[in-house]
Amino acid sequence: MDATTPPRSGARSRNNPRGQGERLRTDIITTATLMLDVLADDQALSLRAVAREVGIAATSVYLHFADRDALVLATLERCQHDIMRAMEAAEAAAADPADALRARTLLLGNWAQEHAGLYKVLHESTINQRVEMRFKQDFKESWVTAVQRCLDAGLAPRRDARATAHDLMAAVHGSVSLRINRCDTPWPPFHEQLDRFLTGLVGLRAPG
Amino acid sequence: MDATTPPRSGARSRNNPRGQGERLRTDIITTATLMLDVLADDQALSLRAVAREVGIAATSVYLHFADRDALVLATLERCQHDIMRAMEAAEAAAADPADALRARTLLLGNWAQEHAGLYKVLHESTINQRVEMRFKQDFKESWVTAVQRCLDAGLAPRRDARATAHDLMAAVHGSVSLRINRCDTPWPPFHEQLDRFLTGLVGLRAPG
DNA sequence: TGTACATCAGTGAACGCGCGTTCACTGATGTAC
DNA sequence: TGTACATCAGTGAACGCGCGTTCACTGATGTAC
Repeated sequence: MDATTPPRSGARSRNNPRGQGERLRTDIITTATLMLDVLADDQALSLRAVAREVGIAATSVYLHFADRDALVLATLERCQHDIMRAMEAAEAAAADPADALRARTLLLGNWAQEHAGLYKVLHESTINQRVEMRFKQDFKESWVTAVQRCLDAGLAPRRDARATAHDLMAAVHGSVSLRINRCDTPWPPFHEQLDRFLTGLVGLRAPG
Repeated sequence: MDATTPPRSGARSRNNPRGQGERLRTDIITTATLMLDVLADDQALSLRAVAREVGIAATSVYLHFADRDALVLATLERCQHDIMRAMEAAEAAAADPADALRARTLLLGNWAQEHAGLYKVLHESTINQRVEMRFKQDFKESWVTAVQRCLDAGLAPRRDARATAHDLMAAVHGSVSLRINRCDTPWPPFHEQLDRFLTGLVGLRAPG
Protein backbone atom coordinates (compact mmCIF):
# COMPACT_ATOMS: atom_id res chain seq x y z
CA MET A 1 0.00 0.00 0.00
CA ASP A 2 1.40 3.48 0.78
CA ALA A 3 4.53 2.36 2.62
CA THR A 4 7.89 4.09 2.64
CA THR A 5 10.57 2.71 0.36
CA PRO A 6 10.00 -0.85 -0.76
CA PRO A 7 12.84 -3.17 0.28
CA ARG A 8 14.89 -4.80 -2.44
CA SER A 9 16.15 -8.33 -1.96
CA GLY A 10 19.62 -8.30 -0.44
CA ALA A 11 19.98 -4.54 -0.83
CA ARG A 12 20.05 -3.90 2.91
CA SER A 13 23.33 -3.01 4.62
CA ARG A 14 24.12 -4.96 7.73
CA ASN A 15 23.63 -2.21 10.24
CA ASN A 16 20.89 0.34 10.23
CA PRO A 17 22.03 3.59 11.85
CA ARG A 18 20.98 4.06 15.48
CA GLY A 19 17.41 5.08 16.05
CA GLN A 20 16.37 3.55 12.70
CA GLY A 21 15.46 0.13 14.08
CA GLU A 22 11.81 0.76 13.26
CA ARG A 23 12.66 1.01 9.59
CA LEU A 24 13.23 -2.73 9.42
CA ARG A 25 9.86 -3.31 11.02
CA THR A 26 8.19 -1.24 8.32
CA ASP A 27 10.12 -3.02 5.57
CA ILE A 28 9.12 -6.41 6.91
CA ILE A 29 5.45 -5.45 7.02
CA THR A 30 5.58 -4.00 3.52
CA THR A 31 7.11 -7.16 2.13
CA ALA A 32 4.72 -9.40 4.06
CA THR A 33 1.85 -7.37 2.62
CA LEU A 34 2.99 -7.95 -0.94
CA MET A 35 3.56 -11.64 -0.29
CA LEU A 36 0.22 -12.20 1.43
CA ASP A 37 -1.53 -10.59 -1.51
CA VAL A 38 0.03 -13.21 -3.78
CA LEU A 39 -0.35 -16.17 -1.42
CA ALA A 40 -3.91 -15.35 -0.35
CA ASP A 41 -3.42 -17.51 2.75
CA ASP A 42 -1.81 -16.56 6.02
CA GLN A 43 -0.61 -20.09 6.73
CA ALA A 44 1.31 -20.14 3.48
CA LEU A 45 3.40 -17.13 4.49
CA SER A 46 6.69 -18.30 5.92
CA LEU A 47 8.76 -16.10 8.12
CA ARG A 48 11.88 -17.32 6.39
CA ALA A 49 10.52 -16.41 2.97
CA VAL A 50 9.71 -12.91 4.15
CA ALA A 51 13.22 -12.53 5.57
CA ARG A 52 14.74 -13.77 2.30
CA GLU A 53 12.70 -11.27 0.32
CA VAL A 54 13.62 -8.38 2.63
CA GLY A 55 17.25 -9.45 2.49
CA ILE A 56 17.83 -10.13 6.18
CA ALA A 57 18.49 -13.14 8.37
CA ALA A 58 15.37 -15.04 9.40
CA THR A 59 16.19 -14.41 13.03
CA SER A 60 16.04 -10.65 12.54
CA VAL A 61 12.29 -10.84 12.19
CA TYR A 62 12.15 -11.76 15.88
CA LEU A 63 13.61 -8.37 16.75
CA HIS A 64 10.23 -6.87 15.91
CA PHE A 65 7.66 -9.67 16.06
CA ALA A 66 7.15 -12.31 18.73
CA ASP A 67 6.29 -14.99 16.16
CA ARG A 68 4.83 -15.56 12.75
CA ASP A 69 1.26 -14.83 13.78
CA ALA A 70 2.31 -11.49 15.28
CA LEU A 71 3.84 -10.53 11.94
CA VAL A 72 0.70 -11.45 10.03
CA LEU A 73 -1.46 -9.61 12.52
CA ALA A 74 0.59 -6.43 12.30
CA THR A 75 0.47 -6.62 8.51
CA LEU A 76 -3.30 -6.97 8.48
CA GLU A 77 -3.71 -4.18 10.98
CA ARG A 78 -1.83 -1.73 8.79
CA CYS A 79 -3.76 -3.00 5.79
CA GLN A 80 -7.12 -2.48 7.46
CA HIS A 81 -6.03 0.96 8.64
CA ASP A 82 -5.23 1.97 5.07
CA ILE A 83 -8.61 0.76 3.84
CA MET A 84 -10.44 2.68 6.54
CA ARG A 85 -8.61 5.89 5.61
CA ALA A 86 -9.38 5.34 1.94
CA MET A 87 -13.06 4.76 2.68
CA GLU A 88 -13.21 7.92 4.75
CA ALA A 89 -11.64 9.87 1.91
CA ALA A 90 -14.18 8.45 -0.53
CA GLU A 91 -17.03 9.42 1.80
CA ALA A 92 -15.70 12.93 2.28
CA ALA A 93 -16.07 13.61 -1.44
CA ALA A 94 -19.72 12.51 -1.49
CA ALA A 95 -22.71 14.82 -1.87
CA ASP A 96 -25.02 13.23 0.73
CA PRO A 97 -25.12 10.21 3.09
CA ALA A 98 -26.56 7.93 0.39
CA ASP A 99 -23.80 8.93 -1.97
CA ALA A 100 -21.29 8.43 0.81
CA LEU A 101 -22.57 4.94 1.59
CA ARG A 102 -22.36 4.04 -2.05
CA ALA A 103 -18.86 5.50 -2.35
CA ARG A 104 -17.46 3.64 0.63
CA THR A 105 -18.96 0.37 -0.53
CA LEU A 106 -17.72 0.81 -4.06
CA LEU A 107 -14.25 1.60 -2.76
CA LEU A 108 -14.19 -1.50 -0.60
CA GLY A 109 -15.45 -3.69 -3.42
CA ASN A 110 -12.92 -2.40 -5.91
CA TRP A 111 -10.08 -2.58 -3.39
CA ALA A 112 -11.00 -6.19 -2.61
CA GLN A 113 -10.94 -7.17 -6.25
CA GLU A 114 -7.62 -5.43 -6.80
CA HIS A 115 -6.06 -6.96 -3.69
CA ALA A 116 -7.86 -10.28 -3.71
CA GLY A 117 -5.18 -12.09 -1.76
CA LEU A 118 -5.04 -9.53 1.01
CA TYR A 119 -8.81 -9.41 1.23
CA LYS A 120 -8.92 -13.16 1.61
CA VAL A 121 -6.28 -13.19 4.33
CA LEU A 122 -8.08 -10.38 6.12
CA HIS A 123 -11.52 -11.92 6.07
CA GLU A 124 -11.25 -15.59 5.23
CA SER A 125 -7.96 -17.00 6.44
CA THR A 126 -7.65 -19.18 9.51
CA ILE A 127 -5.83 -16.52 11.49
CA ASN A 128 -9.32 -15.21 12.20
CA GLN A 129 -9.91 -18.35 14.23
CA ARG A 130 -6.56 -18.22 16.03
CA VAL A 131 -6.33 -14.63 17.17
CA GLU A 132 -8.80 -11.87 17.86
CA MET A 133 -8.61 -8.89 15.52
CA ARG A 134 -10.02 -6.07 17.56
CA PHE A 135 -9.55 -3.45 14.89
CA LYS A 136 -12.33 -5.10 12.95
CA GLN A 137 -14.85 -3.82 15.47
CA ASP A 138 -14.28 -0.25 14.29
CA PHE A 139 -14.75 -1.41 10.73
CA LYS A 140 -18.10 -2.97 11.54
CA GLU A 141 -19.26 0.07 13.49
CA SER A 142 -18.36 2.40 10.65
CA TRP A 143 -20.91 0.61 8.47
CA VAL A 144 -23.65 1.03 11.04
CA THR A 145 -22.84 4.73 11.25
CA ALA A 146 -22.88 5.13 7.47
CA VAL A 147 -26.31 3.47 7.23
CA GLN A 148 -27.64 5.45 10.19
CA ARG A 149 -26.74 8.70 8.46
CA CYS A 150 -28.84 7.71 5.46
CA LEU A 151 -31.81 6.97 7.70
CA ASP A 152 -31.39 10.20 9.67
CA ALA A 153 -31.31 12.18 6.43
CA GLY A 154 -34.59 10.54 5.36
CA LEU A 155 -32.96 8.98 2.31
CA ALA A 156 -34.40 5.55 3.10
CA PRO A 157 -37.51 4.27 4.92
CA ARG A 158 -37.06 3.90 8.69
CA ARG A 159 -35.57 0.55 9.72
CA ASP A 160 -33.01 -0.89 12.10
CA ALA A 161 -29.64 0.59 11.16
CA ARG A 162 -27.59 -2.21 12.68
CA ALA A 163 -29.47 -5.07 11.02
CA THR A 164 -29.50 -3.16 7.74
CA ALA A 165 -25.75 -2.56 7.94
CA HIS A 166 -25.22 -6.26 8.62
CA ASP A 167 -27.33 -7.16 5.60
CA LEU A 168 -25.40 -4.81 3.35
CA MET A 169 -22.03 -5.97 4.67
CA ALA A 170 -23.01 -9.60 4.15
CA ALA A 171 -24.18 -9.00 0.60
CA VAL A 172 -21.13 -6.97 -0.37
CA HIS A 173 -18.70 -9.36 1.27
CA GLY A 174 -20.42 -12.30 -0.38
CA SER A 175 -20.37 -10.69 -3.79
CA VAL A 176 -16.68 -9.89 -3.51
CA SER A 177 -15.84 -13.26 -2.03
CA LEU A 178 -17.54 -15.17 -4.84
CA ARG A 179 -15.79 -13.06 -7.45
CA ILE A 180 -12.41 -13.59 -5.83
CA ASN A 181 -12.73 -17.29 -5.18
CA ARG A 182 -14.11 -18.33 -8.52
CA CYS A 183 -12.38 -16.19 -11.06
CA ASP A 184 -13.41 -18.53 -13.86
CA THR A 185 -17.18 -18.04 -13.95
CA PRO A 186 -18.58 -14.73 -15.14
CA TRP A 187 -20.23 -12.37 -12.66
CA PRO A 188 -22.31 -9.28 -13.35
CA PRO A 189 -20.59 -5.88 -12.96
CA PHE A 190 -20.05 -5.15 -9.29
CA HIS A 191 -21.43 -1.62 -9.34
CA GLU A 192 -24.74 -2.77 -10.80
CA GLN A 193 -25.08 -5.44 -8.16
CA LEU A 194 -24.17 -2.90 -5.50
CA ASP A 195 -26.99 -0.62 -6.63
CA ARG A 196 -29.46 -3.49 -6.26
CA PHE A 197 -28.13 -4.14 -2.76
CA LEU A 198 -28.52 -0.49 -1.81
CA THR A 199 -32.09 -0.29 -3.08
CA GLY A 200 -33.23 -3.78 -2.04
CA LEU A 201 -31.56 -4.02 1.35
CA VAL A 202 -31.10 -0.44 2.53
CA GLY A 203 -34.08 1.07 0.73
CA LEU A 204 -32.23 3.84 -1.07
CA ARG A 205 -33.78 5.24 -4.20
CA ALA A 206 -32.45 3.69 -7.42
CA PRO A 207 -29.68 5.83 -8.99
CA GLY A 208 -30.10 7.84 -12.17
CA MET B 1 -21.20 -37.13 5.78
CA ASP B 2 -23.44 -40.15 5.19
CA ALA B 3 -20.53 -42.47 4.44
CA THR B 4 -20.30 -46.17 5.18
CA THR B 5 -18.48 -47.20 8.33
CA PRO B 6 -16.14 -44.59 9.75
CA PRO B 7 -12.53 -45.81 9.88
CA ARG B 8 -10.90 -46.16 13.28
CA SER B 9 -7.22 -45.39 13.66
CA GLY B 10 -5.15 -48.52 13.17
CA ALA B 11 -8.21 -50.81 13.11
CA ARG B 12 -7.65 -51.79 9.48
CA SER B 13 -6.28 -55.23 8.64
CA ARG B 14 -3.43 -55.30 6.21
CA ASN B 15 -5.28 -56.77 3.29
CA ASN B 16 -8.73 -55.92 2.17
CA PRO B 17 -10.41 -58.91 0.51
CA ARG B 18 -10.31 -58.89 -3.26
CA GLY B 19 -12.74 -56.57 -4.99
CA GLN B 20 -12.92 -54.36 -1.91
CA GLY B 21 -10.19 -51.97 -2.97
CA GLU B 22 -12.72 -49.17 -3.33
CA ARG B 23 -13.50 -49.42 0.37
CA LEU B 24 -10.17 -47.83 1.22
CA ARG B 25 -10.93 -44.98 -1.15
CA THR B 26 -14.20 -44.31 0.65
CA ASP B 27 -12.52 -44.51 4.04
CA ILE B 28 -9.84 -42.05 3.00
CA ILE B 29 -12.42 -39.57 1.73
CA THR B 30 -14.51 -39.91 4.88
CA THR B 31 -11.51 -39.25 7.08
CA ALA B 32 -10.33 -36.37 4.92
CA THR B 33 -13.82 -34.87 5.19
CA LEU B 34 -13.75 -34.94 8.98
CA MET B 35 -10.24 -33.51 9.08
CA LEU B 36 -10.96 -30.73 6.60
CA ASP B 37 -13.96 -29.70 8.67
CA VAL B 38 -11.65 -29.22 11.65
CA LEU B 39 -8.75 -27.66 9.74
CA ALA B 40 -10.89 -25.33 7.62
CA ASP B 41 -8.02 -25.03 5.15
CA ASP B 42 -7.10 -27.38 2.34
CA GLN B 43 -3.39 -26.55 2.53
CA ALA B 44 -3.31 -27.61 6.16
CA LEU B 45 -4.47 -31.12 5.30
CA SER B 46 -1.49 -33.42 5.03
CA LEU B 47 -1.68 -36.66 3.16
CA ARG B 48 0.38 -38.32 5.88
CA ALA B 49 -1.97 -37.16 8.62
CA VAL B 50 -4.95 -38.58 6.73
CA ALA B 51 -3.14 -41.90 6.30
CA ARG B 52 -2.25 -41.98 10.01
CA GLU B 53 -5.87 -41.36 10.96
CA VAL B 54 -7.17 -44.03 8.59
CA GLY B 55 -4.52 -46.43 9.89
CA ILE B 56 -2.69 -47.09 6.64
CA ALA B 57 0.73 -46.32 5.19
CA ALA B 58 1.05 -42.88 3.64
CA THR B 59 1.92 -44.50 0.32
CA SER B 60 -1.40 -46.32 0.21
CA VAL B 61 -3.19 -43.07 -0.48
CA TYR B 62 -1.48 -43.05 -3.88
CA LEU B 63 -3.33 -46.23 -4.79
CA HIS B 64 -6.46 -44.11 -5.19
CA PHE B 65 -5.38 -40.51 -5.60
CA ALA B 66 -2.72 -39.07 -7.88
CA ASP B 67 -1.62 -36.50 -5.31
CA ARG B 68 -2.80 -34.46 -2.37
CA ASP B 69 -4.88 -32.06 -4.46
CA ALA B 70 -6.71 -34.97 -6.07
CA LEU B 71 -7.66 -36.24 -2.62
CA VAL B 72 -8.97 -32.86 -1.54
CA LEU B 73 -10.88 -32.46 -4.79
CA ALA B 74 -12.55 -35.86 -4.48
CA THR B 75 -13.48 -35.05 -0.90
CA LEU B 76 -15.06 -31.75 -1.84
CA GLU B 77 -16.88 -33.32 -4.76
CA ARG B 78 -18.59 -35.87 -2.50
CA CYS B 79 -19.31 -33.13 -0.03
CA GLN B 80 -20.95 -30.90 -2.62
CA HIS B 81 -22.91 -33.86 -3.96
CA ASP B 82 -24.34 -34.51 -0.49
CA ILE B 83 -25.36 -30.87 -0.08
CA MET B 84 -27.09 -30.85 -3.43
CA ARG B 85 -29.10 -33.97 -2.54
CA ALA B 86 -30.04 -32.46 0.84
CA MET B 87 -31.17 -29.24 -0.80
CA GLU B 88 -33.28 -31.17 -3.30
CA ALA B 89 -34.90 -33.07 -0.46
CA ALA B 90 -35.65 -29.83 1.36
CA GLU B 91 -37.21 -28.37 -1.78
CA ALA B 92 -39.31 -31.46 -2.40
CA ALA B 93 -41.08 -30.95 0.92
CA ALA B 94 -42.00 -27.34 0.12
CA ALA B 95 -45.48 -26.08 -0.71
CA ASP B 96 -44.59 -23.73 -3.57
CA PRO B 97 -41.51 -22.36 -5.36
CA ALA B 98 -41.10 -19.52 -2.86
CA ASP B 99 -41.20 -21.97 -0.01
CA ALA B 100 -38.76 -24.19 -1.88
CA LEU B 101 -36.31 -21.34 -2.45
CA ARG B 102 -36.47 -20.44 1.20
CA ALA B 103 -36.03 -24.09 2.25
CA ARG B 104 -32.96 -24.69 0.08
CA THR B 105 -31.34 -21.48 1.25
CA LEU B 106 -32.07 -22.20 4.88
CA LEU B 107 -30.64 -25.69 4.51
CA LEU B 108 -27.46 -24.38 2.93
CA GLY B 109 -27.06 -21.71 5.60
CA ASN B 110 -27.55 -24.14 8.45
CA TRP B 111 -25.31 -26.75 6.88
CA ALA B 112 -22.58 -24.15 6.42
CA GLN B 113 -22.74 -23.09 10.05
CA GLU B 114 -22.67 -26.71 11.24
CA HIS B 115 -19.80 -27.62 8.93
CA ALA B 116 -17.97 -24.33 8.97
CA GLY B 117 -14.59 -25.84 8.13
CA LEU B 118 -15.87 -27.78 5.14
CA TYR B 119 -17.77 -24.77 3.87
CA LYS B 120 -14.63 -22.69 4.05
CA VAL B 121 -12.56 -25.26 2.20
CA LEU B 122 -15.26 -25.61 -0.43
CA HIS B 123 -15.71 -21.91 -1.10
CA GLU B 124 -12.78 -19.99 0.33
CA SER B 125 -9.66 -22.14 0.32
CA THR B 126 -6.86 -21.66 -2.17
CA ILE B 127 -7.60 -24.92 -3.97
CA ASN B 128 -10.21 -22.86 -5.80
CA GLN B 129 -7.34 -20.98 -7.41
CA ARG B 130 -5.33 -24.09 -8.20
CA VAL B 131 -7.86 -26.41 -9.78
CA GLU B 132 -11.17 -25.98 -11.54
CA MET B 133 -14.16 -27.42 -9.71
CA ARG B 134 -16.62 -28.10 -12.47
CA PHE B 135 -19.29 -29.51 -10.20
CA LYS B 136 -19.82 -26.02 -8.87
CA GLN B 137 -21.44 -25.03 -12.15
CA ASP B 138 -24.42 -27.26 -11.40
CA PHE B 139 -24.68 -25.69 -8.00
CA LYS B 140 -24.84 -22.22 -9.45
CA GLU B 141 -27.37 -23.22 -12.09
CA SER B 142 -29.63 -24.79 -9.50
CA TRP B 143 -30.02 -21.37 -7.87
CA VAL B 144 -31.00 -19.75 -11.13
CA THR B 145 -33.60 -22.46 -11.65
CA ALA B 146 -34.99 -22.07 -8.15
CA VAL B 147 -35.39 -18.32 -8.62
CA GLN B 148 -36.86 -18.75 -12.09
CA ARG B 149 -39.57 -21.01 -10.69
CA CYS B 150 -40.63 -18.27 -8.29
CA LEU B 151 -40.87 -15.77 -11.12
CA ASP B 152 -42.77 -18.19 -13.35
CA ALA B 153 -45.26 -18.82 -10.56
CA GLY B 154 -45.82 -15.09 -10.21
CA LEU B 155 -44.57 -15.10 -6.63
CA ALA B 156 -42.26 -12.16 -7.26
CA PRO B 157 -42.22 -9.18 -9.65
CA ARG B 158 -40.66 -9.91 -13.04
CA ARG B 159 -36.87 -9.49 -13.09
CA ASP B 160 -33.77 -11.17 -14.43
CA ALA B 161 -33.57 -14.60 -12.83
CA ARG B 162 -29.83 -14.99 -13.26
CA ALA B 163 -28.87 -11.62 -11.79
CA THR B 164 -31.34 -12.15 -8.96
CA ALA B 165 -29.94 -15.58 -8.21
CA HIS B 166 -26.45 -14.10 -8.16
CA ASP B 167 -27.58 -11.41 -5.72
CA LEU B 168 -29.18 -13.95 -3.41
CA MET B 169 -26.19 -16.29 -3.56
CA ALA B 170 -23.83 -13.42 -2.79
CA ALA B 171 -25.89 -12.24 0.17
CA VAL B 172 -26.32 -15.72 1.61
CA HIS B 173 -22.69 -16.65 1.10
CA GLY B 174 -21.58 -13.38 2.64
CA SER B 175 -23.82 -13.79 5.64
CA VAL B 176 -22.59 -17.31 6.27
CA SER B 177 -18.98 -16.39 5.62
CA LEU B 178 -19.02 -13.50 8.10
CA ARG B 179 -20.62 -15.71 10.74
CA ILE B 180 -18.06 -18.45 10.22
CA ASN B 181 -14.99 -16.27 10.05
CA ARG B 182 -15.72 -14.05 13.01
CA CYS B 183 -17.36 -16.28 15.56
CA ASP B 184 -16.71 -13.74 18.31
CA THR B 185 -18.98 -10.89 17.29
CA PRO B 186 -22.75 -11.36 17.53
CA TRP B 187 -24.82 -11.65 14.36
CA PRO B 188 -28.58 -11.51 13.96
CA PRO B 189 -30.43 -14.84 13.54
CA PHE B 190 -29.75 -16.23 10.09
CA HIS B 191 -33.37 -17.03 9.22
CA GLU B 192 -34.46 -13.43 9.87
CA GLN B 193 -31.70 -12.11 7.69
CA LEU B 194 -32.61 -14.65 5.03
CA ASP B 195 -36.18 -13.39 4.96
CA ARG B 196 -34.94 -9.85 4.37
CA PHE B 197 -32.77 -11.12 1.51
CA LEU B 198 -35.72 -12.94 -0.05
CA THR B 199 -37.99 -9.92 0.14
CA GLY B 200 -35.38 -7.24 -0.61
CA LEU B 201 -33.43 -8.99 -3.36
CA VAL B 202 -35.84 -11.51 -4.90
CA GLY B 203 -39.05 -9.61 -4.24
CA LEU B 204 -40.91 -12.37 -2.43
CA ARG B 205 -43.72 -11.37 -0.10
CA ALA B 206 -42.65 -11.12 3.56
CA PRO B 207 -43.47 -14.33 5.48
CA GLY B 208 -46.23 -14.62 8.12
C1' DT C 1 41.21 13.46 25.33
C1' DG C 2 40.96 8.55 26.48
C1' DT C 3 38.75 4.51 27.71
C1' DA C 4 35.59 1.29 29.62
C1' DC C 5 31.11 -0.05 29.18
C1' DA C 6 26.22 -0.21 27.46
C1' DT C 7 23.22 -0.37 23.82
C1' DC C 8 21.45 -0.98 19.29
C1' DA C 9 20.80 -3.62 15.21
C1' DG C 10 21.52 -7.20 13.70
C1' DT C 11 23.91 -12.44 12.10
C1' DG C 12 24.89 -17.67 11.45
C1' DA C 13 24.71 -22.24 12.85
C1' DA C 14 22.02 -25.56 14.61
C1' DC C 15 17.80 -28.09 16.63
C1' DG C 16 14.09 -31.27 15.48
C1' DC C 17 10.08 -31.75 12.80
C1' DG C 18 6.66 -33.08 9.32
C1' DC C 19 5.97 -32.99 4.72
C1' DG C 20 5.05 -35.06 -0.51
C1' DT C 21 6.64 -38.38 -3.22
C1' DT C 22 9.41 -42.44 -5.23
C1' DC C 23 10.90 -47.00 -5.14
C1' DA C 24 11.31 -51.73 -4.63
C1' DC C 25 9.03 -55.02 -2.13
C1' DT C 26 5.28 -58.35 0.23
C1' DG C 27 1.75 -61.54 0.96
C1' DA C 28 -2.77 -63.22 0.19
C1' DT C 29 -5.91 -64.69 -3.30
C1' DG C 30 -7.51 -65.96 -7.59
C1' DT C 31 -6.96 -68.51 -12.29
C1' DA C 32 -5.11 -71.10 -16.47
C1' DC C 33 -3.37 -75.39 -17.59
C1' DT D 1 -5.48 -82.42 -7.66
C1' DG D 2 -1.22 -79.72 -8.28
C1' DT D 3 1.36 -75.84 -9.59
C1' DA D 4 2.98 -71.81 -11.93
C1' DC D 5 1.78 -67.31 -12.64
C1' DA D 6 -0.99 -62.92 -12.43
C1' DT D 7 -3.32 -59.75 -9.86
C1' DC D 8 -4.91 -57.15 -6.01
C1' DA D 9 -4.14 -54.50 -1.97
C1' DG D 10 -1.24 -52.90 0.18
C1' DT D 11 3.85 -51.78 3.10
C1' DG D 12 8.51 -49.65 4.73
C1' DA D 13 12.55 -47.22 4.00
C1' DA D 14 14.43 -43.46 2.08
C1' DC D 15 14.98 -38.92 -0.62
C1' DG D 16 15.47 -33.94 -0.06
C1' DC D 17 13.15 -29.96 1.46
C1' DG D 18 11.61 -25.87 4.04
C1' DC D 19 9.93 -24.66 8.20
C1' DG D 20 9.73 -22.01 13.24
C1' DT D 21 12.51 -21.14 16.78
C1' DT D 22 16.68 -20.92 20.05
C1' DC D 23 21.19 -19.72 21.07
C1' DA D 24 25.44 -17.55 21.43
C1' DC D 25 27.71 -14.21 18.99
C1' DT D 26 29.25 -9.60 16.30
C1' DG D 27 30.33 -5.06 15.23
C1' DA D 28 29.22 -0.28 15.07
C1' DT D 29 27.87 3.63 17.82
C1' DG D 30 26.86 6.21 21.67
C1' DT D 31 27.85 7.76 26.74
C1' DA D 32 29.64 8.19 31.66
C1' DC D 33 33.68 9.22 33.96
